[in-house]
Amino acid sequence: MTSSSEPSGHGRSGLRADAERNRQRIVAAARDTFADLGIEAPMDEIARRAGVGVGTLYRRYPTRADLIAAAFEAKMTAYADAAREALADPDAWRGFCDYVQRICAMQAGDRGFTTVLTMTFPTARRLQADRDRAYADFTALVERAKNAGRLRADFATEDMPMFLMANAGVLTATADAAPETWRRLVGYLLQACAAPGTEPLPAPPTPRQMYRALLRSTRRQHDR
Amino acid sequence: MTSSSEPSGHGRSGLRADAERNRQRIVAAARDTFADLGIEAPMDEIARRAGVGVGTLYRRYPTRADLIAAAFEAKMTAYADAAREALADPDAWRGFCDYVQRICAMQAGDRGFTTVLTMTFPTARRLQADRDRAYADFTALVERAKNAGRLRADFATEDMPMFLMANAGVLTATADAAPETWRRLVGYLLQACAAPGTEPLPAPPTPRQMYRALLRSTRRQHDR
DNA sequence: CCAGAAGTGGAAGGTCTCGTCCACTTAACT
DNA sequence: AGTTAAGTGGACGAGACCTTCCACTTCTGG
Repeated sequence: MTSSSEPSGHGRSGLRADAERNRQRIVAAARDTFADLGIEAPMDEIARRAGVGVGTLYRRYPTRADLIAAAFEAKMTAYADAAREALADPDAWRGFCDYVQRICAMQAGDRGFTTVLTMTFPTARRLQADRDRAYADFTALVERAKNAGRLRADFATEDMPMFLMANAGVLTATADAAPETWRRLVGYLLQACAAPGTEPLPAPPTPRQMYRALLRSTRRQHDR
Repeated sequence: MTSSSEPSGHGRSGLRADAERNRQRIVAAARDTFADLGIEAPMDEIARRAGVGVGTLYRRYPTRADLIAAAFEAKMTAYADAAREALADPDAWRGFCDYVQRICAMQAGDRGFTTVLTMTFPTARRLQADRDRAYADFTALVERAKNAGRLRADFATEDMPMFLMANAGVLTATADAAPETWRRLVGYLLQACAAPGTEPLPAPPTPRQMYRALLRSTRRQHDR
């Protein structure tokens, strides 16, 4: 079956040239549409923007999660890179603060990404790999800032996803009417992170709990 | 036609006894359903839980906003009362902190209320009245805590709805897997509110902007 | 230029929710 | 008990979205 005389040879992607072109248009359209409408944007709308039929879209990306993974791959890489870059800052505290602000800013610019960052897709290996990388570097970032005596000792790694969830709430509510509000939230949060922790904080979720929270399905966002 | 001999007389509500009974069952069912599923819960589900037909539900509450107003009237009153009670605390700072925690706890217990608190319904006069009352008392609470030198001077009234939006984000994401997480967020926020403000904060939204943000419609989450 | 594999689009069937409409039931007053 | 206005329920048509399927089109290698 896999004889050497297949008429196929195609490009590296294994797709026919026109199909590969369509695939790229689909991913581009998905990026735009998710950014505008969030990751629950209608598939029809994405197909329309890409100038292809829905059938084509489904053939290439059978599930929404597949499409999301493809659409946010680049951004997730940038997300993971940000932690690495923050570690390069000689000032531990500034590195930490810049990192938090930068990630929150990434959320602010893209409705879809806002959600993707506070969510895990069991199917999307690529995204998960970047997430893991970001996690590892972030842990180092946190340790370093604590050792420098600038980050409160009881800061937990799980606080970062919590911040992102909080930021997501503010962004969802204010995106249209007061799109800069998130900056102020982040300002409060960072100041609260500064050592010394004045008061004890309620316990953070366990890593396992937070993982399960991130796994919550794509279902109708709030409620249901 | 409005002759004195109308067969009607009915109860104070102007409804026939059986109709009034049904109305109450509808409101009760709406409270439960909104708490479980959020304010976008299907009308059919509410009717089913109330044990009435959808027709009956629509006759009494023609729009979702009408039903929401009826369902959350009591809670909104409690919400407004909380500010008044916080003012009764002789300790200005403790009053402030207890208030914020209490309101956030109210959000935590009810998916629908979480949304209602960060949203305004132009149609719902009753809710708006309580919201206004809460606002006035909260303003006093803030002033008092600032004068006591315990609340940072640059705290803005608009920060409270912002906190509620942030809390809503955390609640939405963690409700199932880590339902206590919100407490930690509130812990961070309150510590950041304590005087002296270490650093300047990004500007808060203007009251007008925040008002418009609260007005965002009930529509499909991310508009369209 | 041709044959056939690869790819395409959009119609069609399914699910879900909304909100209306009206033939039927029931409470309330005499 | 009878009359009648008030009230009821749920079937129904509309609309949004999902997902599959297949007759038709297009690319590619020979």
